[in-house]
Amino acid sequence: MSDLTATIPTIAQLRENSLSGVVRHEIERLILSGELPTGSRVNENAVALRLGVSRGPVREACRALVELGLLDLIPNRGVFVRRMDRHDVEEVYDLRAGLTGLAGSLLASRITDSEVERLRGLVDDMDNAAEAGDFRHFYPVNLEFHDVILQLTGNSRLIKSYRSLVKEFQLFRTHGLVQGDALRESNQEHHAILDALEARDSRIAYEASFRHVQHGKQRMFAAFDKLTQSGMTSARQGMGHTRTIE
Amino acid sequence: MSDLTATIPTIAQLRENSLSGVVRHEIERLILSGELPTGSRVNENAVALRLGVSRGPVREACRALVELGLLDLIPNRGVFVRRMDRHDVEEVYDLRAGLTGLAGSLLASRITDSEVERLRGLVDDMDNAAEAGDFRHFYPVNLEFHDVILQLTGNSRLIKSYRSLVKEFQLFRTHGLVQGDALRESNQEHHAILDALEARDSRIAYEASFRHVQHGKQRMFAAFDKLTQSGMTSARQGMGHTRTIE
DNA sequence: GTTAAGTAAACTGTTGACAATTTCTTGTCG
DNA sequence: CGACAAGAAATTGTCAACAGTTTACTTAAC
Repeated sequence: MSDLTATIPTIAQLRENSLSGVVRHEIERLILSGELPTGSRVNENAVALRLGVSRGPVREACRALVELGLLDLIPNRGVFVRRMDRHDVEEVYDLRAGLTGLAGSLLASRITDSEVERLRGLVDDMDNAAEAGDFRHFYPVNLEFHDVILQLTGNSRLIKSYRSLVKEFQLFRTHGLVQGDALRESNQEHHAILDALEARDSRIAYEASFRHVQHGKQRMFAAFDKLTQSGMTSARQGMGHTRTIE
Repeated sequence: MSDLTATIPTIAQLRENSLSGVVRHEIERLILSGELPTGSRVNENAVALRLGVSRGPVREACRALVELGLLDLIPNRGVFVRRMDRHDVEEVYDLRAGLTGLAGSLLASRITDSEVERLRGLVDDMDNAAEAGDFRHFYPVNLEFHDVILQLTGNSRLIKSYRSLVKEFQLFRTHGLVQGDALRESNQEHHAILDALEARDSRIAYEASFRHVQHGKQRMFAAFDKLTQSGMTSARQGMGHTRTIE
C-alpha cells in the first residue's frame, strides 16, 4: 500500500512531534478525507498496523481527537467517527457565526490600512470569480478571506476554536452548494464586512460577519432540503454532493 | 443487548468509569485546585503511582488535557501545566465575551416566559446579595445565572467551548476581585441582559452580554494592576488572591 | 426456517518492560 | 572558583503481552 510512502515524509516533516503526533494527523486526514466514513469504528489494531506502530500511540492520538470532537468514544467498544445530524450542523453554523462575528468585531478596532487593502484585493478577486461563475477559483479565495480576518485578530484561542469547528463541519460531507446567485450573494456580504472593517465599526463588523455565516447556513440547508426532497431519500447525511458558499 | 438506549445517556459516566477517564478527571482537579502549580511538569510516573495505575492511562489522559488546553506538550520533555500571561488572559476574556454574547443572542429568540422568570429570580437574589455586600452568596448565583443562559441555548458545542474557557481561566489564579461597587455594577449588567432577553431582542442581548464580560475584564485588570503596583512585585502570575466579579 | 445457547474470534483496556532522550551529578581541568 | 565533559539517574517514548469485554459464528433445538 501507499502507507509507508505516505508516512515517511510526514515523519520527516513532524520530526519534533512524537509518533503519537504523526498518528494523530494521519487519523485526522483519514477522517476528513472520508477514507474513514462517518459512523465507522476506528480499529486500533488496523491503524497501528497500517502506520507501522503499536497501539499505544494510536490510542493517545484517538483520545486527543475525541477531545477535539472528531471521534466519539464508547467504553469497551471503541472510537467512532462522529456522526453529524442536522441539529449538529446547525450548532456548528451558529457557533461559527458567533466566532466569525467576534473576529470581525475584534479586528475592526485594530485593522491597519494595508490590511484593509489586502482584504480588498481578495474581495475584488472574488468579484471577478463570481461574475465568471468560477467556483473553483472563488472557493479558495473565500477561505483565505475568512482565514486572514481570523489571523489578524491575533487571538490564538479564537483561531483554534474556529479551525476545530471547520474540521468538524467537514464531517458533514455536504461541501459547498453553488446554485442561483450564491457566489454573488456571498461576495456582497464580504463587501459589507470589508466596509465595516474599513470604517472601524466593531458593531457593524460583527453583524455583517454574523449574518454572512447565517446566510451561508440558510443557503446550505435550502440546497440540502431541495436535494433530499427530490428523490434522494437515502437518509444518510452527507450523501449529497452539494456545494455551499460562505 | 436490550439496553443500548439505556447506556447512551450515561456515556459520560461510563467514560469516567474507565481508568483513563478517572485519571483525566483527577489530573484536571489537581491542576484547577492548584496542587499542580502553573508551569510545573506533570510527572507520568508520579501520577501513575499516586493513582495506582500504570502510565498508559496517564498518558492518554494527558493527551486529552493537552487538546483541552490545560497542558502544554513538549516532546521528550513532558507535559506542563499551561502558563497564562496577561495576553492569554485577555484572549480568554475576549473569546468568553463573544461566546457569552452569542449565548444571549441565541437565547433571546427562543426563551420562554417561565425561563425569564427563573433568571429574574437569580438576578433578584444577586440584587439582595449585592446590597448586603455578600460576595459568598453572590458568586455561585452569578455562575448559575450564566450557566443557565448557556444551557438554555441548547447548543452543546457552545456549552463545551465556554466551559473549557472557564477552566482555562482558572489557571490564572486571580479569582474574582471585590472592590468598590463591583457587585452592584455587575448585577446592573445582569439586569440589562435579562431585559434584552425578556424583550426577545437578540442584538441587544448580544451587546449587553458582550459588554458584561468586557467590563468584567476591565474590573479584573484594574484590580490586578492596582495590586501589582502597590508592593506585590512577585511577578508570578496568579499570586494575588484577588476576586473578580462578572 | 428461525431462534437461542454456547463457543470462538476480535477487540479494547491495562500493564510492565525496554529503548531513547533528557536532566542531574560528579569529577576534572583551566 | 567556574566551566565543562563524562557518566549516572530520571523521565519520556514505544512496544508486546495479558486480561476482560464485546462481537461473530456455529450448532442445536423447536
